[in-house]
Amino acid sequence: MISSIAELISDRIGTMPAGERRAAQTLIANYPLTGLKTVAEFSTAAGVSSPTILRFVARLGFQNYPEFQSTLQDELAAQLQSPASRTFNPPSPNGSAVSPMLEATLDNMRETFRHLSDKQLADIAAKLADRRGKTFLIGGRFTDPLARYMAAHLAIIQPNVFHLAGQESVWRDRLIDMGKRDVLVIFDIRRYQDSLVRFAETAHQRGVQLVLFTDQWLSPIARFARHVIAGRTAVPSAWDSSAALFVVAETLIGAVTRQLEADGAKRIRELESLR
Amino acid sequence: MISSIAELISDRIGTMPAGERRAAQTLIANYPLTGLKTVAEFSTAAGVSSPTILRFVARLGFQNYPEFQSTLQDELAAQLQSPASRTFNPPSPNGSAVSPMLEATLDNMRETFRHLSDKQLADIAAKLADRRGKTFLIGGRFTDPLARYMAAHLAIIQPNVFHLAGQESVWRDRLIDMGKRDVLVIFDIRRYQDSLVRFAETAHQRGVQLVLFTDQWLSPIARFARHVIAGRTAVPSAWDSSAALFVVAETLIGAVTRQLEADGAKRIRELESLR
DNA sequence: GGAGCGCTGTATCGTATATTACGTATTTTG
DNA sequence: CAAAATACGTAATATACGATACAGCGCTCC
Repeated sequence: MISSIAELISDRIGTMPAGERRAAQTLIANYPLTGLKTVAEFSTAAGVSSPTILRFVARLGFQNYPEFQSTLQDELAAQLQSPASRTFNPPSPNGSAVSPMLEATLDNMRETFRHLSDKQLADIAAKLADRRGKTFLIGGRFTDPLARYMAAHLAIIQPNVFHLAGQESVWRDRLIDMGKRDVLVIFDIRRYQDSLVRFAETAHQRGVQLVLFTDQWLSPIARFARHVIAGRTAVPSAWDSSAALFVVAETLIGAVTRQLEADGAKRIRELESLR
Repeated sequence: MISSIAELISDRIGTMPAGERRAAQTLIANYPLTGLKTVAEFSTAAGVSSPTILRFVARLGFQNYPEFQSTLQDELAAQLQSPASRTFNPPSPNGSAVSPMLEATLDNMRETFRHLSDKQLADIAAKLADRRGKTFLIGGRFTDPLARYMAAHLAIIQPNVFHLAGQESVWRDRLIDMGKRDVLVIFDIRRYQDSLVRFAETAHQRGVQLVLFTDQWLSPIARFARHVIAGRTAVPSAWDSSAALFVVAETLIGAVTRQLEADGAKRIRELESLR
């Protein structure tokens, strides 16, 4: 059963020609506001002409544009009156395949954060924000993108942030640069990579502080790590999910940024003037 | 400080004549929907004449009715984009600083998937699993790790998956290899990168099918894209969050894998024997 | 490679909408 | 109680909005 225009659109979006599909996508992207504007505004927002918009609403089964708009308004009215209905996802009618995936992921995140105290995060953030040493980041086969993501942000708000990429021999050579004041952030989930474990161990012996992102079964690197973040990874898929770790990473990025702002770092002020 | 029209009204409602007061009360009663309708509808709803409505909005300080309406729409847009603010957060038990970040992220995911039908995801998955063409992936400054993450998985279950890295000139040269049967997956969130837009446009002209991961404000690439995934990115942080897009990516990876399993691809069987 | 079809944009038209002018009713004040 | 000022609605007008006809273009299918 189709109850909202949004559903109606996503139901038929596959059968639409290119122009109308653009209209559909722009409407969905910030639903339902674009639909409440005039045809002209809608059309420029979607990058198509006004007749295309009208053909689009006609395809959805409306006689004219005003009828389409008032339907949207009725929907909006119903939403605004019952806040609860919004929070609650209507259980997907067709027993979909994506819903369990999403639910599992959300559960993973809640679980992950439940076992993660503010103090832990604050400690790690403080360590990462402490600019007396360098920060290195590295990840495994599937998690290296997370290391990159974190490095991309941290490198902006502070100097001396390095992502270790390429072949093992390349980053092994970087060990020379690492010492007691430095931090090494490692991402390692099953199946744990020997090369990473060896690398972590050597770094640990040199006095480098290790921050480990791993799964709930804990990479062997946990033995050497100063801080361990254990994320839930189980989802109904052939692959493990790194989403929980990703969110922790984002949270840390935010915390470090705030920390540096609080420290009044000149770099941050300069950064803000650029934004 | 007066931030919303509702406040503005309740501030001045005392000084209004009877007719305009009725207009004000009608608007407040089911705010802000009545204000989005036409002057005529507004007037009948309030039981007054249209000029009274116009005098009412003029008294609020607006030059004309459309200006009043667009202000209301902007307000509504701000509300709808941050579901967290509406839903009345249960005060987190430990009054933590990470909680708002997590809550916002969870909201973003629910909201993102709410606008994403199974059908859409299935279509994209089918396209990605269709092995008659090649798959290219690329991302922007902060989102390229997502492209890498997806590429790392897809490249295992099927051949001809390429992540485009390095300098712009490098991937521009790869355009030669791209044609009608190929798919280009692009990640682009604010601030949208010109280089990516140009690249997408050229690829589109060559007949390449574009799958775009973007934010709710839609990258300009949406004009050329066959499929658009609009993820919510707003979090209480100095940075935008890509977590919702990350989860969509993982969901897609899972869907493609399942699809290929269903197709009985030899590669998958071999893969499973290796696991 | 050619013919047909479908999609899209430009230009135009009719109409509904916001706006303004004006007259009447109602309240207020001396 | 009278007179003036304010408020409100009716009616006319101009604007801008939605709708439509038509032509050009690309695409698909013989």
